[in-house]
Amino acid sequence: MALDHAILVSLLERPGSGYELARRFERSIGYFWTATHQQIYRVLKRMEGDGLLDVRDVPQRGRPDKKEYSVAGPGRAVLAAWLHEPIEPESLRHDLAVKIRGAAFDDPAALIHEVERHHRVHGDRLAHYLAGERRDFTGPGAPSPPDAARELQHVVLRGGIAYERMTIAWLDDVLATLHRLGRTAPPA
Amino acid sequence: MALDHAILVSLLERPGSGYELARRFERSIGYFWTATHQQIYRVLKRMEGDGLLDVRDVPQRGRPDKKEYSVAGPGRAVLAAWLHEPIEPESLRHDLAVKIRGAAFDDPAALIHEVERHHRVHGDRLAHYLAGERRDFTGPGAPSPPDAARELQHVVLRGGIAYERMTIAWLDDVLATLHRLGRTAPPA
DNA sequence: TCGTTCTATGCAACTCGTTGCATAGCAAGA
DNA sequence: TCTTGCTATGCAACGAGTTGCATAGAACGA
Repeated sequence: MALDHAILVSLLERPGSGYELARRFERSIGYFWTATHQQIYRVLKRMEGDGLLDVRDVPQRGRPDKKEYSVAGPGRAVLAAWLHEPIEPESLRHDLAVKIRGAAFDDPAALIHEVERHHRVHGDRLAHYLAGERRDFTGPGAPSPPDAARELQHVVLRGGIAYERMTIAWLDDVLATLHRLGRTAPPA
Repeated sequence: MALDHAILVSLLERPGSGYELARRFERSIGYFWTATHQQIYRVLKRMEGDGLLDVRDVPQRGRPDKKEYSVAGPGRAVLAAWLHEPIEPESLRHDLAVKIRGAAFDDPAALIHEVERHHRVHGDRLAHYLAGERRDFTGPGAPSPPDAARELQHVVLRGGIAYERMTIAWLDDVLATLHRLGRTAPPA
């Protein structure tokens, strides 16, 4: 149930509604954790029922009212307890790697367009991360000295940047390999 | 249902029992896809029922009999169809990144031991991958010229190696950040 | 001989995550 | 006015994945 913890962290960084959380999971938090709005609404409701979160109705002008959630004392305690527990080092779920190995039993060259598409997506993500880094951390408008929360957000973002750079370099390697196989071993 | 496809690829590379597949998912295939034996047995049964796999009972000496699965014609067709479909670029699920951002609301320095532990695990994985690469691809006993399947296995392994190297470098960055925060901003 | 470990397969229950659908207010433009 | 799109919340059903447990033959060492 790390989604619970990701929500607690996000709400500690800034209280917000389910809808706002869902959008954060498409952006900053979503760089390393994904969730759909249905999942978020369900978990928010459960956590509120368990007393981990406070809610308050916020009327809005020009748009529907929202429920703004914030972390209650017990929620903070739950997060602190989790922070002191060891967790399993992450393991990957990489569909594309399955496809690449599977391509040996089909036409390797047919994968080139798919890999190029992934290459573009990761290039876009990298550009997006770098823009965010300039805006929030290294650009002229970024506050200094930054506090612990910002420093930690920055080091996580640097991880995302390193991940995208590594992935792009690897996809170049994959493309070179597929091209080489296409030349030397045409498909049956 | 990419587990289905991962199983098809693994069985095309080499037929095997559910038990053997489960061990492969702790090793080579498991570098980029994980599955428990329960999941595997269940999926094997379903795929066999759907005619995607063939089974054959193999009596063994000194150990229990096993059921050896191999890919049937329709299974190959299902895999080929999947290979020609586009898939979503992968997204991460990185608990440790959640913890790192969460540490801002607790004691950042308390995370150091956990991060060091992950650092060691990734160092071990890297060493393991490099040993496998020497054994199967770059060492003196490795066959040359390699076929397409081996080339593709190798490029996926290089991806795993690049991932571990990137992760280790990032964890160094994280540790430096946590140490810095521990010095300049002692916990409340 | 007795407990442990490894091979080998499986059920049942549960939780997590996804997909499809539904509602509703308001804004903006055709 | 009518459609489209954005904000905002939610249900129901399904599928994927985890956890705990159970069985059983054989090897191996204490």
